[in-house]
Amino acid sequence: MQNLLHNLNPEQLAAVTLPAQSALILAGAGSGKTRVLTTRIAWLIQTGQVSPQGVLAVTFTNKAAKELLTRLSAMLPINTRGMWIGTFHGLCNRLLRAHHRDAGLPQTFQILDSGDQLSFIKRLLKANNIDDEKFPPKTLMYFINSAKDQGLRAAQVDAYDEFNRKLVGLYDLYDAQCQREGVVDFAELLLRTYELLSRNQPLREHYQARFKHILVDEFQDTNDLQYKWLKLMAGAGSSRGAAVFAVGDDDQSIYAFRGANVGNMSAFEREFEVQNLIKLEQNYRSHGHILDSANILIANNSKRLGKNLRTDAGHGEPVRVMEASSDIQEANWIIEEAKNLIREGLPRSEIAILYRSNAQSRVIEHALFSANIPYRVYGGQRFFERAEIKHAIAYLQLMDNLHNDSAFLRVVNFPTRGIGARSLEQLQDAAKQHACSLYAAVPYVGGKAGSSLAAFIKLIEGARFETQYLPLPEMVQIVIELSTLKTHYQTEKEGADRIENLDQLVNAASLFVSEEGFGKDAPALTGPASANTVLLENGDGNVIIDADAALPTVMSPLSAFLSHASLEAGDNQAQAGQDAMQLMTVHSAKGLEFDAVFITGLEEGLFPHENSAQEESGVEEERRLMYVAITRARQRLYLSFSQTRMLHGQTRYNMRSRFLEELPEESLKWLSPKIQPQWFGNKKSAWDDAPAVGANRIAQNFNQVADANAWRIGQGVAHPKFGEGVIVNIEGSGTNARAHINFGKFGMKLLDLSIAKLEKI
DNA sequence: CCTAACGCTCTTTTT
DNA sequence: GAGCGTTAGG
Repeated sequence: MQNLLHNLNPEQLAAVTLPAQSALILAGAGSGKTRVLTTRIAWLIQTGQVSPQGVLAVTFTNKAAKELLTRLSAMLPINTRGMWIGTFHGLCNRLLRAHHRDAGLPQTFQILDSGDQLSFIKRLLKANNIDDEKFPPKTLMYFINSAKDQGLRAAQVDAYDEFNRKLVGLYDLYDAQCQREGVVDFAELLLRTYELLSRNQPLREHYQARFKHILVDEFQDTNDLQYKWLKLMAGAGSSRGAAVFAVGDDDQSIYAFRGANVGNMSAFEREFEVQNLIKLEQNYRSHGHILDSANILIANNSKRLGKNLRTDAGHGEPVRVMEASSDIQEANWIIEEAKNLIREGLPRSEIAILYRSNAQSRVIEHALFSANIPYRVYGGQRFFERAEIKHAIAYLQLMDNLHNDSAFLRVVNFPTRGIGARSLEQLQDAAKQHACSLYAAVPYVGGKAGSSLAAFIKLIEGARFETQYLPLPEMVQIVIELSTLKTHYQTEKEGADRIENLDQLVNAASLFVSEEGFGKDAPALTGPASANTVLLENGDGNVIIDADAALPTVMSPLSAFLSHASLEAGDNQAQAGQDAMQLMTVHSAKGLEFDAVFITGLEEGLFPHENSAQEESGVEEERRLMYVAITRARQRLYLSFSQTRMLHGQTRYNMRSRFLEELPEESLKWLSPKIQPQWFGNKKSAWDDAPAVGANRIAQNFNQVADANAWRIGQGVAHPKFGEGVIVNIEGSGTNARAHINFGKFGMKLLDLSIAKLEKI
C-alpha cells in the first residue's frame, strides 16, 4: 500500500484516499487524472473497503476503459474480471443482453452505429412517403438522438409546433420499426437500460446493492441521460447509495454539440451532496509559457468552476506565432519548423499538427508527402466502417437476426445477383402489408424456387446451417466465401485491399474469441450456460441472472462479436509502428500529449468556427477547444494562421483568430510581423468594431487577388432593407462571393454579393 | 438492371 | 474538392 500512494502530491493523495462518499475531482489538463482514478480503485480494493465485484467504473471511450484496466492490473495482483469497467454503452449492452426479456428485446438484438442509423432513417422516410427535403434524414436523426440523450420518448417530447409534431410522430414510428427489426441505436442502449432499471425494482436493488463504488471518467462529457442513469445506478438519495467518484474538467468540455451538459457537474455537487471537492491544479506536462497561455485564454470564459493550473517547470520556450500568406505556405512553414525539431532530436511521433476541421488536413498532408516525411492521420475511416467489412458483417447480422431489414437490404443484391429496385419495392410492399420483415415477406412475392430472391434466402439459410456448430472465426471465413464477397472483390481491379481487410476480419474474430473468453469450441449460434452465472430470486419467484463481467455468460459468440463490431469501430490509425508525425483534429487530440504541437488555421470563421460564433456559449466552447489544444503541448507550441485559404473549392480571406489576441503578449514570440488590426480594440467580439475598419493588409491583399472593381473589406455599403453597413469579411470569389456585412442595429448579415442590391457609399 | 455523369452539400465525434 | 445521391442513357 505504501508504494501505491507513493509519489502522489497532496491533492492527489487526498482524492485517492477519500472516504466512501460522493466526490467531485476537478482534474486539470495534465494533472494526473487517470493515475488518481486507477490508484483510487486499487486503494479501495487493497484496503478491503470494497471487493472487485463492488466496483463500477465508467468511461466514454473504449480506449480509456482499456487503459484503466491495464494500469489497474499492473497495480493489483488480482483478476480484474470481477470489476465492471467499460463505456456507458458497453455496460448497458451487457445489462440488456442479460435481461433482454425484461427489457423487451430479442436475445439477438443488434446495435446500429451512426451510419446504420442514418440509412435506417432514410428507409423509414421512404417507406412512409415523407418528403426528405422537408424532413432531412440528418435532422430527424439529430432530433431523435437528442431526445433520447435527454431521456425522452416520443410521447414525452414537447411538440410546440406543426413541424415538431411531425418529427415526434416520426420518432415514434422510428422506435416502432427498431422494435420490429430487433435493432437498437446507441442512445437506445442507455435509455432502455435506464427504463429497465427504473421499472424493475428487484433488478435495480440488486445492482444498487452490488456496486458500492462508482467511478466516472470525463464527467464533464456526460449528457442528461447518462447523469440520470448514474443517479439510478448509485441509488442517489437513499442512505445506502453508492459512493460516486466523478472526475472531470469543465474547461475541457468540448462536446456540448452532441448533448454533453457541463451543468451536470454542479447538479452532481448538489444532488449527491458532495462534501469533497478536490482540485488537481498541479500540471506535470507543460512548460510555463504554454501553461500561462492556456490559463489566460480560458479566463475569458465566464461560466467556469474556477481552476488555475501551475507548474514547477520553468518558462521554457515562448509560444511561436506565424502569419502565412496562404494555407500552402502555412503548411510549408510547419514542415520547416518540424524539420528543425527533428534535427534537434525530437522523434517525429512527438510532433503533432492540430486543426479545427478535417478539411484542413489535405494541404498539410500534401506538403508532408512532398517533403517525404512519414505522418499519420487520425480520424479516418475505422476498420469496421469499411464498406467490405460492413457487407460481411451484414451477412452475419442477417444470419443472427433474420428480421434485420437493414442488413437484408445491404447485402440482398451485393454482390449483384439480379435483384433490382423493382423487386425490392414489391418485397417492401408485401412486408408492410403482412407487417413482417423483408426476409419473411419473400414467400409473398413469388419467392418461388428458382427466383433470385429465393436463391438469396437459400444462401442465408445454407450459411446458417453449415456454420451452426463452428467456432466464430471459421464461421466468418465461410460466410465471406459463401456470400461470394471474396470472388466479387477478386474480379474487381482495386479489390486486393478489400480482400486483405476481409482476411483481417477473420483475424479480428479469432482475436475477439481469445480475448473475450469465448472457448474455441463454443457453438456459435447459441449461448452456453456458465458456472459464473449468478442466479437470484426476486419477489415474484422469478430468477434474475446477474449480468456478470464475462460476456459468454449472457450471449453467443456471434452476437457478442457483432456488438463488438458496432460498439468498437476499431482502430483508425494508418500504418502504425512507424515513427511518424501526428495529424489530427483538436477534438481527437483530447487526452493526448506531445513534446511539440502546432495549432493551425487560427482564423475567424475557422477557429472559432463560424457556426459557433452566433452564440456566446458557442464561442466559449471554441475557447475551451483552444484550451485543450494548447494544453496538449509539453515543450514547444506553435500557432499559425493564413491570409488566404482554400475551403470548399473557394478562396477565403479570414481575419486572424480572436484567440490570438487573448494570449499573454509576454509568452508569445511573433515570427512574422504582428500587424495590429483595428477591430480588435475590445474583447467582446471580432465583429463588433467592424465599421472602424480602414485600409488594412488583408483588404490590400484581397485587392491583389481580385480585380479592381471587386468589393473589398472595409467598404461601406447601402442596402435597401438594412441601410448602411460595412463589409467585414469576404468569402469566395467571382459570382460565388459572399460578404459578412455589419449593418449595425440589423446586425451581421451574410449576403451574396452577386445577388444583394448593394451600393458603395 | 447497371453504369456514367451531374449537382448538392459541407464542423467538431464516440458509442 | 470530394463524396454521395439522383438521374439519364445503355
